[in-house]
Amino acid sequence: MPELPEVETVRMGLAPALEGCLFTKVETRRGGLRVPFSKDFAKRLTGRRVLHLRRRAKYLLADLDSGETLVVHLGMSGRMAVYAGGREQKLGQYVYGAAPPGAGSGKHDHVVMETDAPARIVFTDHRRFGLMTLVETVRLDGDKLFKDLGIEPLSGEFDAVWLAHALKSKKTPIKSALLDQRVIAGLGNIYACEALFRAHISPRRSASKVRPVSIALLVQAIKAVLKEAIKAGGSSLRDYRKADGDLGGFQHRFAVYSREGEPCPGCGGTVKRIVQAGRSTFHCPKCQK
DNA sequence: AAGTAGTCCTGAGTGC
DNA sequence: TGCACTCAGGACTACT
Repeated sequence: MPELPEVETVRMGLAPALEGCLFTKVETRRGGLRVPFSKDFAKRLTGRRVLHLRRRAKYLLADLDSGETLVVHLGMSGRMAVYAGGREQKLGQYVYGAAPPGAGSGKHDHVVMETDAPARIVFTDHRRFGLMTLVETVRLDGDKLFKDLGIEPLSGEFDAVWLAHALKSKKTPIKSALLDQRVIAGLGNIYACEALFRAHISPRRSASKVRPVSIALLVQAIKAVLKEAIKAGGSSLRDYRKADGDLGGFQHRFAVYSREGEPCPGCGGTVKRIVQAGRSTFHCPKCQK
């Protein structure tokens, strides 16, 4: 799925098309994403204006003038495409093309939203691990989707002291701890692997046994890799696209992720793949101790 | 309590 | 060309 950098890239792409705009028409095409649409979902969105588009962890949050927030999670394969009504139109830094015939009527197009910009926004998710729901804005933090989420890794509060404290009692491998959204919210498989490589930490090392000096390196590595990925427009593997349909570019800069058998950019050794908690981990056993 | 399999779903890639 | 099999960026649930 889109991890934090991909969601942030989509947010930046969508913001100019959504903020201040009013939903004139909303259609849901298939009932079942991860959470079924409530039956009045489309009705509660229609006629509402988007005040602000923000991100929490891997969730996109569109605050509406009705006091509700549209919550979007892209799952593993979710995509938000923007088509600006009928003609090419510059919205902020993004140029969106006209909607091609049939845009929004694809097999896996689940939600089609028209705005008064005018623009058409299509939520596509062939694996249906994504989610779209409405939550009362004031109750968002206490909602079950959000109440256990951990720290934002790009926030100022996320530092070595914080992380050392969070990992102190965790015996799970550091790689698994980094994927735990209750610890750090927004980190996923790609950037957990890349950050551990940059910090020279073995993914197998018990989280509580990572030394303070390494924890400081890890915090720096997480922040750096996320920032670089956002700057590159995220990573495109199979499904991910930016809101304007372009590919992200960070996948060309992976040091270890998806590079099993290839040379390690640090020592020239071989990148290995192991499985931890059912997920692939890529690492260099020589560089990462 | 904490950690780890299994599960949801579909498509892409690989090997025979 | 086609079939069988494996794997995928996430996260919830039910086990141990």
